[in-house]
Amino acid sequence: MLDARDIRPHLEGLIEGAVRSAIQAGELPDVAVPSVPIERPKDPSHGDFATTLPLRMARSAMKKPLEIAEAVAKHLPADEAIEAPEVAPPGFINMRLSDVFLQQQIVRVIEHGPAFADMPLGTGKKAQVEFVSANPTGPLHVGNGRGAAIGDALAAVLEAAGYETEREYYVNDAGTQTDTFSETLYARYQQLFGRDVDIPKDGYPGDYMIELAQTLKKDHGDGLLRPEGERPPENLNQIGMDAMVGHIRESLRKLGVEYNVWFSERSLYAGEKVFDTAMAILKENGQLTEREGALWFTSSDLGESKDNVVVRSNGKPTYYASDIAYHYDKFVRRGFDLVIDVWGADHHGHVSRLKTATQALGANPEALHILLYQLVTLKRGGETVRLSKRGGDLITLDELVDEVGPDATRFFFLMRSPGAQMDFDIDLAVKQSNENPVYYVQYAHARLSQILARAAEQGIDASGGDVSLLTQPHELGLVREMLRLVDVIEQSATELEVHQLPHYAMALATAFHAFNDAFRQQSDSSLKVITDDEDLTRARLRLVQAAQIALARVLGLMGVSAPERM
RNA sequence: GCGCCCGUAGCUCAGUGGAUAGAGCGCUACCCUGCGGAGGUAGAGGCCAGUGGUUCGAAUCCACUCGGGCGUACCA
Repeated sequence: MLDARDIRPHLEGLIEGAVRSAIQAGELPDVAVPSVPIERPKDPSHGDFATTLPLRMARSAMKKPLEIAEAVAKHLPADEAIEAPEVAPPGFINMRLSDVFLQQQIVRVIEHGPAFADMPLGTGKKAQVEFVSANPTGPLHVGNGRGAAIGDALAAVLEAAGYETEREYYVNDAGTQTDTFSETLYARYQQLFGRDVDIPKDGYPGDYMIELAQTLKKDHGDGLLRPEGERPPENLNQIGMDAMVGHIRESLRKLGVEYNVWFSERSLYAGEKVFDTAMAILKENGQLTEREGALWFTSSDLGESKDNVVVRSNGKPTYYASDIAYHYDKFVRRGFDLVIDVWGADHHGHVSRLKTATQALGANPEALHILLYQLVTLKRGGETVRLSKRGGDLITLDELVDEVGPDATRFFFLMRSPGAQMDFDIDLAVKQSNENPVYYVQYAHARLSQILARAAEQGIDASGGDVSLLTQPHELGLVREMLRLVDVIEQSATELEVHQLPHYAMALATAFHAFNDAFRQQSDSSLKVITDDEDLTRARLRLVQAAQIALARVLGLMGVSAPERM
């Protein structure tokens, strides 16, 4: 029996074959057959799949779409996976999965386990998702949480699509802001010893810097103090930065996000000096020029609106230059086939020139995907709060996760497409936490688990259950929804759009609730999953097993927990 | 000024050029007291910001207008 993930190519083949048969039979003119579009009709009465091929062929075939549809449908061979096709005006061919096929898929899902809907799209390819990468000059804010949820889910989806995937955090520990950070930290540290010093004008005013200074005092006493007016000790920067990175790492861990690599910007300038290598390539290609005391990348030659400075007149490289070297490292040194940078929309001015630089380095710019998510607006008490790292009124990711919980935080962030600005109403999220969609989905998983637990208590072994006994609409409807995960993974991975996951999870949970409630609606208790009818019980238990696998899988892809009880 | 993102139900948002535009929350009326009620069914609620194109067909593509956000550094 056909596997669910092969159904689309299977249908394409059937239809293409039918078109050719119709042509051979002289019922259609001999024209080129376009690739077969397979759609999922919105209205279930139109079946599980549909093709609009007749509509697209109408012009070249010089025939009415409906006539083409009828000719094609007539030549579709009988197939065990689908029922006889139906033709609908103005020229659709609708196809419905057969009960036998759906029943068999239950067995398939159980056999394959969580990987049942995985797709071999990226087999043998290496992908990297770099996300959050906030400057380690302060705690993560709410917007970073959106990037974390998106990046982590995207990495999971790519893994499901067969890519060997790494999650990476780029630590900006080398720029100007780093110096400002340590100057601020040293000022706060000195203040703890009674010195009358101010933090720098462009410094970081947040209380967390005072706390960080206190930690330093606790760990090092006055060991980091220098005579008044002198520069701070060399290692202060590293100590402070390490502490901040540790803090960020902990915040992300609290959200359930773990990275494979924490990549230091500084490392680009040490050891093998990747930075020098990357710049040498640009220089060889004649794309560097000196002007006004600075070194410029002549990106306007490559279609950019202007040239960009890579090394300032003070000799320090720009952030842009680091990023060029960083992407050289990603593509050339580490050989990723697919590189995804997840950035906040405030970085979008940087997108085009980074792609240009990537191309100039000899890497394939098509392999670089920069996923921008629009900024998060925070609402508290009906008031809109702008997110700003330097502003006093920032709300940290930690605070949000503490209030809302990691599961709801992730689910909520994932529901919105990255391109949409979103309001995060904290009051609402807290107040209605019991009504948050995430609980609806998790509750479905808990119910599934409890049914299986109950069956286990009663010693029922479902392994031999006869799935052909499952013929009711709610039973097969649940199977249909389970199988749709194949589409969701494929599309999420190819379009890099993970916001489909929570929407799908809700639809799957709804299908299960409908299935479960269909039985309790009836006073006849023999219609539950576990009944006196041993055969039917075992068959339904298999369906429950499969549904649990599917639901746990989509929750797992989102990084949301799948509780067995709540 | 120029560039990018976005305008869809009261609110928050989905919607690969296809059939009667959907979900959650909120609202109304029912069902169910369960293998777990954090459940089910039904209903009200829409000039898909506007105008003009392309197409057999547009919420979707193109142009312009209006409204919101962001960017346009020898910051990151």
